[in-house]
Amino acid sequence: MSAVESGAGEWTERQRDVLDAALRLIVEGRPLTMTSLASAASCSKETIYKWFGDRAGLLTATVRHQASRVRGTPLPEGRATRDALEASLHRFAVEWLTVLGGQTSVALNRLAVAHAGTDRAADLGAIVLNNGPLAMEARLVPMLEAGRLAGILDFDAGDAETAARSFFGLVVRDVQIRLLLGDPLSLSPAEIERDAGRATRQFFTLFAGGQHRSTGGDS
Amino acid sequence: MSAVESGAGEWTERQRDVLDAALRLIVEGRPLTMTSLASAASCSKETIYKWFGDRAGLLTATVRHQASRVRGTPLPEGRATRDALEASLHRFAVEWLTVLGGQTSVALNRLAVAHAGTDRAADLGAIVLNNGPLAMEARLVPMLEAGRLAGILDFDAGDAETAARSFFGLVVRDVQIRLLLGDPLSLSPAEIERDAGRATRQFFTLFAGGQHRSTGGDS
DNA sequence: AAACAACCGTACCGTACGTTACGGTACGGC
DNA sequence: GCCGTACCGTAACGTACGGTACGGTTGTTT
Repeated sequence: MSAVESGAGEWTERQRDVLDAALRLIVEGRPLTMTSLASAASCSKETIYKWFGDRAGLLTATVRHQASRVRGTPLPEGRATRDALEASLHRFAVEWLTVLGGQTSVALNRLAVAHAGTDRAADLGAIVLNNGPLAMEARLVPMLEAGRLAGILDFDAGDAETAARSFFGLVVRDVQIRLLLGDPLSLSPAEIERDAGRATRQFFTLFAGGQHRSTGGDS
Repeated sequence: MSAVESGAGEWTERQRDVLDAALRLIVEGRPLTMTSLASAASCSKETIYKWFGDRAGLLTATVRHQASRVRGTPLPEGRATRDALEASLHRFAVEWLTVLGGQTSVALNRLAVAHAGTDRAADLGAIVLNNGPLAMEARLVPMLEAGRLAGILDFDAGDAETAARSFFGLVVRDVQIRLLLGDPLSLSPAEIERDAGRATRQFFTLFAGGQHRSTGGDS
């Protein structure tokens, strides 16, 4: 409880080293115990407890630490044209699939999913959620809304979130859950490129302006 | 090692009671320890070990036990018409979202995801995978292929799996991962019905025969 | 009735791990 | 030189839990 407690502040370089070591243990599948972390980071357990309080605090700090550097590349906010929007969506999909397929994402999502079922204290699930699907939506919605206002996309006002979630589905499909369940999925850059292209094309088929009725209606 | 060992066989009614008790513990978020299970199921730990070998065996038996009764409703294999196929896909989507949103599915997927990261012995991930996304695909592909042969759907031969996974994405979107991460998503029957309808309509927009070029090509 | 099997309940063992305590070292301030 | 602070390394404590052993009860067979 020196400089930061649980919220926004940053960590010392040395503290960040320890968090990176914890991350490395998680990603490499080795058990993350206080002893193993102390050994891996060449620090003492007492120090870890002093810095992070307890194991839950350590885990949240680790997840936050990783989340703090996954901010995607800022999207170019130029004049919206069909080609520019398509390129942005494509790049977005590539970036997203690349992140999802990475060892770090898989490991952290596993950790968060596991703890979402048991613990009540450490809200790892909420952290990952906010830096995962919800962050993607938050970045996507303004793009789609701009596309709608420019007449490139066609969906009802206020349905940008729905469209964003459909795009998510077209991009991710069953890839993430299969990876989390241990499916040895490959996801080479070439495949990611191809899948991103397919998803983007499908998205424009669904939501391109002026080609068909809105898909947001009820049955 | 009386009647069954680890593979296909069934369990005694009493044994199934124990597995159900284990399932109940998992679903209700209470810790599943051998002692707690013995207490909850009113049986002795020694009996549990005799029946299921060890904890890993118990978990796999539990997951298998649940998986053995989630077989979806058999799809009507009549003459393929556009309306019949749409109705089948719609029903499929409703069923799938209902299962995914259930406490049991969330709890078991969490368990399997957690173990996919650590254990090497118990392949819970593989079991859930085979009874989850892969089972859905296996049921979906013949339907889509029949639709393609009847001229209702349009995708390249052999791309039924790709189409099925796109359908999966349109139906599930980010719902499953958000649920697994603890997002308090509601998923009322009305919402499921609406989402299934939207996904089915979107799928036909993408893959209806003779309306546009195939979307399966490369860039 | 005796023998046996299946099972329950519980005491017990070994170990892994979170957490704490403590001795030892390096360093800046006075 | 001395004190306080920060840290390392490690021993020690308490607990939870997987796994085992054993006595007691019930039901079945001979």
